[in-house]
Amino acid sequence: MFDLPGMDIKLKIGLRIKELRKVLELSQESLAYKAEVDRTYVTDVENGRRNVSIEILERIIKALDVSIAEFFNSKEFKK
Amino acid sequence: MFDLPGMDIKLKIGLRIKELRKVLELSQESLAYKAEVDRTYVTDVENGRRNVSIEILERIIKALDVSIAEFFNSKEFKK
DNA sequence: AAAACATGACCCTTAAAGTCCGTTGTATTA
DNA sequence: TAATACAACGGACTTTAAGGGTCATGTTTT
Repeated sequence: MFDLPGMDIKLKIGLRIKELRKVLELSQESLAYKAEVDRTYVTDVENGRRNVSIEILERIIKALDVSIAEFFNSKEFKK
Repeated sequence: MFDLPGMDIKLKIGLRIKELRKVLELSQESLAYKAEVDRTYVTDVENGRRNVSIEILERIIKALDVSIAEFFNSKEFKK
């Protein structure tokens, strides 16, 4: 959909999380539960409002059943 | 070198940064300057003592002249 | 041996990450 | 219309990331 090269990293990550979450047909709440983060936190991250730390992001990525490499192996993260 | 599957993400990132920094033959200090972070912060990140936020990590990765996808496209980040 | 340079390891603030309690909006379905 | 599920948003709170200071250590160069 949108993917300007200068797009905010937080937004790119949010969209990627949402994309992968939809594939698994998870709600934000159940993803939050799997990743052991707060329910409202997932909402914020998906909407690009949070500057996530790498440890929290790793938990979310794991909960999405992909590797970190796979997570970032997406058009918006290549240059 | 070492790469246990359960290795700490902070350490993996630190080693990857060091690896790429060596390729460019940069000192920690000049990398810090390029990424606009503190010199001692780069030291800490490389030694796995910092849980970096994605915005700071993005700056460091950019300073290493690789894309985010490339940065994570390394053995230790695949599963 | 002294200087210059690079890295590492503390310690201490403060700005921001992350949590937790709500409420609100919007569909969908009984 | 009410009930359910999900997502968005807000405010207050606690925890920690990020910045910066300083000293120590090692290596290289002069």
